[in-house]
Amino acid sequence: MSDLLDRLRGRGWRMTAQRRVVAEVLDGEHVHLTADEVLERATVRLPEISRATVYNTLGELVTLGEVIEVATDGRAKRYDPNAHRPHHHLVCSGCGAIRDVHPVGDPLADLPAAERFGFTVATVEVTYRGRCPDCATAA
Amino acid sequence: MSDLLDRLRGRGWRMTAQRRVVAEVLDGEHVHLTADEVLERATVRLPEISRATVYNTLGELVTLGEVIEVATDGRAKRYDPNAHRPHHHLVCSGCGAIRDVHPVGDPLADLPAAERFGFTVATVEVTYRGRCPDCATAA
DNA sequence: TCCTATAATGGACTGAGTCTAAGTCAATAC
DNA sequence: GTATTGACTTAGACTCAGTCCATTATAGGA
Repeated sequence: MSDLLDRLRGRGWRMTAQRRVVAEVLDGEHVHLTADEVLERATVRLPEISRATVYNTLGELVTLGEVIEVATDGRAKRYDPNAHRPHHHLVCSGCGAIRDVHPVGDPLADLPAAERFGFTVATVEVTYRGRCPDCATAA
Repeated sequence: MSDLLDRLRGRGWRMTAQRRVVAEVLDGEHVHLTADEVLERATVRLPEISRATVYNTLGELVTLGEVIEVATDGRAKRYDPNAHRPHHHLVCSGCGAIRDVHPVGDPLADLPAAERFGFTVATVEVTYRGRCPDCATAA
């Protein structure tokens, strides 16, 4: 369960109470939290933690590749701790809920060289949009 | 060139100077402008146009399906007037530039029913990320 | 234990976008 | 052509997510 903390320590991360709490919050619940939700949960364990620290720590985790940032169109970014299993996202346009999905096929291979405009293409994100069962009926 | 205006009129759009200018700005340059860039260009033709009107009008054009909103991760949304030819986007992680691309294959078909979690899936967005020639060398 | 670079704090600040209340005007009816 | 009216526009205040910065605290090595 503290695989994440071990990995971070192994990379020379200076381990502070704040960083530990943020990492634990992400590692503990495998859902997609916003920065504010992370702050909220972190505050329960460490009441004096500041918003800036949460943002800094999330940013570092993203840079280290331990966490993926998921931008959901207007709403706040969400942070996905499941960075080590490649996947894409299914987003509810009603409530913003996110599920991890694993489509077959490789969209990177589907982009012909002629369509790359000289870019060095590094990643693809596939976002499926629709309505979750709750929002579909509520519509 | 005023196909767009005709279509809008045909749908019962009340044609005001502001809406015409916004529609013309989008229709005129087939690039992906931010709301502020649209405002800037619209202001040249109609100095008293307000920010709120630009946002309202862009929102209506999106609702009508004449324009696509492209969220680019932290930066301001961009508006893509090329809504009638299905396509995806290639985004430069350096400068935010966007190109339209047309990958082969249909990612909607690549999402197995078992991975849909009861969602009614409506659309897929594929976003390729990389560095444009300028930003690749500048890095 | 001490030292110092690294991290945390909190509050001000920014940028993008939304909201609101009052004023304006396009399109229809007469 | 004029009156009417509900849709549209305006300016500016407001919100929300996120960043910045000067100051203070502390982890981890010497």
